[in-house]
Amino acid sequence: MDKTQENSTGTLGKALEVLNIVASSPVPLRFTDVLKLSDQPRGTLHRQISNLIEEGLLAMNRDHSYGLGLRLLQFASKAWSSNEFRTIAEPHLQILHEQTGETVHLGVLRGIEVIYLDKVESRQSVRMYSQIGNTAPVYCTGVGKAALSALSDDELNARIGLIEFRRFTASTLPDAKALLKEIDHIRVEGNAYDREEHETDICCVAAPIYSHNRHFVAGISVTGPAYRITPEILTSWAGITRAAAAAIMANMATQLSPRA
Amino acid sequence: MDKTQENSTGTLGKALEVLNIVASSPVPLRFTDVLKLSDQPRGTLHRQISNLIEEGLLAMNRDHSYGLGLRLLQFASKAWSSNEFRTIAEPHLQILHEQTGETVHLGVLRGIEVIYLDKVESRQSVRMYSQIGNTAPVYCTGVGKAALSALSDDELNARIGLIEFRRFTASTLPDAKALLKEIDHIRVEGNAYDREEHETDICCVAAPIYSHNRHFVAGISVTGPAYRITPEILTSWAGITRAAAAAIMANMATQLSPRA
DNA sequence: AAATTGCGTTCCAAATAATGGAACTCACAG
DNA sequence: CTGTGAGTTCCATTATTTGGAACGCAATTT
Repeated sequence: MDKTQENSTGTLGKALEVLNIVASSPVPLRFTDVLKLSDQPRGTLHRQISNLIEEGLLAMNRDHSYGLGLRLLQFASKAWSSNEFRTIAEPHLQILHEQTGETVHLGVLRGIEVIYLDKVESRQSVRMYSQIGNTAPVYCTGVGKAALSALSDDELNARIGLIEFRRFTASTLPDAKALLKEIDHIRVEGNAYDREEHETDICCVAAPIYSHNRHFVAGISVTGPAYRITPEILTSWAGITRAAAAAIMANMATQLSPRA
Repeated sequence: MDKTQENSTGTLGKALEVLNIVASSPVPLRFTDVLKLSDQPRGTLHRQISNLIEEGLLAMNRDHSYGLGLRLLQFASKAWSSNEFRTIAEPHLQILHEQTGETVHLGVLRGIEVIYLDKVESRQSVRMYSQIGNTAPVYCTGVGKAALSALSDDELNARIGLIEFRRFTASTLPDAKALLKEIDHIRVEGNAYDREEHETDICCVAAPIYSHNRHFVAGISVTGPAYRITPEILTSWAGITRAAAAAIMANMATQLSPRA
């Protein structure tokens, strides 16, 4: 009776934990590898994996290592194409892209991560799945900081408390204090910036998107290479980025949720 | 003790059944709608849904209808980018696209469906998730028929027995007999064709890809609009499509699975 | 060749989590 | 204000999951 906030989703939660272990590993894991990373006994883990494989969520490679199953793609395809928020935002991303000529991202806040829901770019050089569905830390992305700025102070503090700050580049915000200070700025200005805080040579300007009660917060951003996008250019896009966010929120109010 | 091949994945299977009900519906479902489609009592279903929501696999909209959760995107992103087969095939898709100038698809067989794993096209007009992860019936797609042709007769017959033939266009194969006949052709020729059998004005030429033991079968195809791609042009791509499939299989043999 | 080690797999009594009927709440309609 | 329908909560019963131990099989070591 001490296990600090036990998992309340029972069997499902345990299954997903296994899935997560496989998903999080950069290198394919074999049975014993998963066993070491989970804290489940062998028999149990074996049955869990068998079930996941039978359901198509996990796949066993020929060398007995595991990978994520194709059924996940099937679900995700549906999740993406039927997502109301994304559908509403889509034309606005397109417009913002035409206005700037740079890559536009749409991301939503989930815990202390940003999940990228969509992107629009001209040269489709990078493959799409390489971004959509990807997650990034809140504290070093434009979309993430914009989203945080839309939260109530209570929510904000609760989430920031969970962040483990890691330095990605020289300009990554180092701690909660720096992040809170920046969020104050964002709340006043209405825009968040990422100035090479996550990846060197990548900068962006972002604006928050939120529902009336702020249970749902997201962000939109325009991203480009730092050598081409000077701080001045970035600042000059702040207005249209906010405008895109505002337009999306206006559409949400009319098109989403008859009630609530 | 009569329930015809009971689900053996226990709780997980039940959870995924709920997820599937939500995923399969063209229109958002509310609690009672799901209740009617599942055969679970209210209390049980409610808890299952709660768990799925807590895990991020399901999301509740503000009008109490359900949609698939964003965590699925996260998993799918990983599943896609780390998929060995897709990685191996990718450069060959690219080459085939450059040779033909048309859209190239990669799909794998799962049961009696094809799951599209990747595509390459020039005008990135259609959004990517609109294809990748999508499924289509085996019997009316080039990739599907190519994949079937690689199966052993036993496997083939078992799967064809499960198909419910539905007419999509005037040229959709109407029944198992027609499909088996076509597969005989494909086995001889080495190529499958889809001549507007799934969608009007869309045709393609495909070739099968399979592992040594044929436990894994897939296909690659070149697709284009019928008004531009005459049957002669399509036929002229048969060779390079087979060549691409052969190249992928050669790479699989060397790069995949040290053992087995 | 025999013994050992590591890995994946199977089994079953005990522990635990899921079940499902009934009851409760709230919002809206008659 | 009563009735209906939708969503939610509760808890004794029931069914599933658990996890320790043992098995089979290769590859490696003695």
